[in-house]
Amino acid sequence: MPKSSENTNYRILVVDDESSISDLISTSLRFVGFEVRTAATGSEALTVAEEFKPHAVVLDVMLPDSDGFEVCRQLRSEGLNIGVLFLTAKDGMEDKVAGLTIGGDDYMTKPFSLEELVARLRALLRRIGVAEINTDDEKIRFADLELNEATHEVRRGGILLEMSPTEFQLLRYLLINADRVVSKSQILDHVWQYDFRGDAGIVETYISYLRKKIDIFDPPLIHTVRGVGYRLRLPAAK
Amino acid sequence: MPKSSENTNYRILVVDDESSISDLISTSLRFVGFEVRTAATGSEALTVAEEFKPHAVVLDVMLPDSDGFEVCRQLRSEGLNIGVLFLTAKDGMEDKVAGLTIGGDDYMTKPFSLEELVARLRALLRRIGVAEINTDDEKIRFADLELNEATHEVRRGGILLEMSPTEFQLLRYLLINADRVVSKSQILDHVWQYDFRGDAGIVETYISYLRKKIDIFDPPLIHTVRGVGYRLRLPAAK
DNA sequence: ACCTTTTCTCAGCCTTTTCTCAGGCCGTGA
DNA sequence: TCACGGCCTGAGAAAAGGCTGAGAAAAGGT
Repeated sequence: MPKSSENTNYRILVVDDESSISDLISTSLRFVGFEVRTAATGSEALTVAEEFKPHAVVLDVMLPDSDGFEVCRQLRSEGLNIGVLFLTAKDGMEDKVAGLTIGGDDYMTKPFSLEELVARLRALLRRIGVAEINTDDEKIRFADLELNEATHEVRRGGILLEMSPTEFQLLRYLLINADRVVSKSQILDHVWQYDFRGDAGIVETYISYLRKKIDIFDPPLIHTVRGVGYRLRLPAAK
Repeated sequence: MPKSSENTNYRILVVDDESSISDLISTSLRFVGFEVRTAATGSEALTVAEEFKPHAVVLDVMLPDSDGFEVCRQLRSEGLNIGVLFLTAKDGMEDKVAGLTIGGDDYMTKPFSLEELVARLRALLRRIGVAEINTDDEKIRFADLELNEATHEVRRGGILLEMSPTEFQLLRYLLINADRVVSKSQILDHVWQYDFRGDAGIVETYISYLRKKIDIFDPPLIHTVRGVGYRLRLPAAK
């Protein structure tokens, strides 16, 4: 996954007490070009936030010393225009969290896919107006392919194509990495939930699904790079 | 939820001693484009108001040092043309409040839905004449659907449709976000009262109710985006 | 206090989606 | 040209998501 320069200069604070999770997240975010700091507790989060001045916070609801809501409140009360992306286990707390996703905020239940995390974080930054620079109207394009995040529509040559949620995410991942080879395990890591224990063969299945939808048109855009992965490209660019 | 620039330049003072509530409110209001300050007590409210010069005040009736009415009186005695939206617990005080909401003022009982809060605040600003600029004729339209905020009427193709309060609010939320996908939890956060702890399945039920009222006409406007949410759209957009 | 409307829960049913698997195809290197 | 490993894809089972009717509970009106 490329460091897209568009994310540069956005500072994200990741707050989670499980280091495996916060490492996973921060590595991903750094890789797509964000500047990242982490904190393991609520009080640490507040301290770090004060000097780091993040644009957004990825915040686990369950923290050793306090809960995410409280941390969020305190961050806000410091007058910072901060977006918050809550993380919560799928344990019924979801409903409670839901009530706090007003404004530009959002939440995701664990486990999630990294691709979705990044997508939501970008959407969040866009919504809270930090990412004014990023005026791409929530559409990603490649050749005559167009993916619209706001309407969740995918078109090729203007023709609307139906996509299941996973197909949509896979396509988005390919589009973001257009012209670049992405391996099956990269895809698995980003599009599927991080605790997916199944076979990487599922990627082949979904690539096949995608081809049946977008590559029945000419020219084909999804190309297999044998032994390496897949690549979205125009034949001319060969 | 779009940040509508139309609210820009309106200053709102939120007065409530429960920080969770005032955070909730101020986050929402900021997000829809208001400039917001908060105060936790009556005296703080007066101090802040003096220099902040808000166009309207969202005012909890129950305050630690005095009551909302007193604060309101003092604000008015300073000659400010301020609209007041009282907040009150559902405890019988409602009647008393009702009697005191003279002029353009209004009141709501806690808990309320954020969508309604914003709607009432806009109506209030309109009434007290601060928001002259905002001459959007209090109607939201999409295709042959028309929702009138002032009269609380909904029409499709000119035909009047009966709506329960929740149905009305849900439809308004969908209309405001016409053509964009809104998730069930977003809907829940904005249309339902902020303390709603029930299942998101209720949204499905109400979507079903709405469909039976507005989508018995052709073409259907409410579309399900499986795994994501709902979207108001014309089939022509296909 | 009674009746009506509205809100909310729940369960059954149906559709779509996800995932696994296996047989066959194809490119590559020997 | 053969054999092997990687890749493709159809079939189908299992799971998830979503729709709606029925009815209980709560709110509202008279």
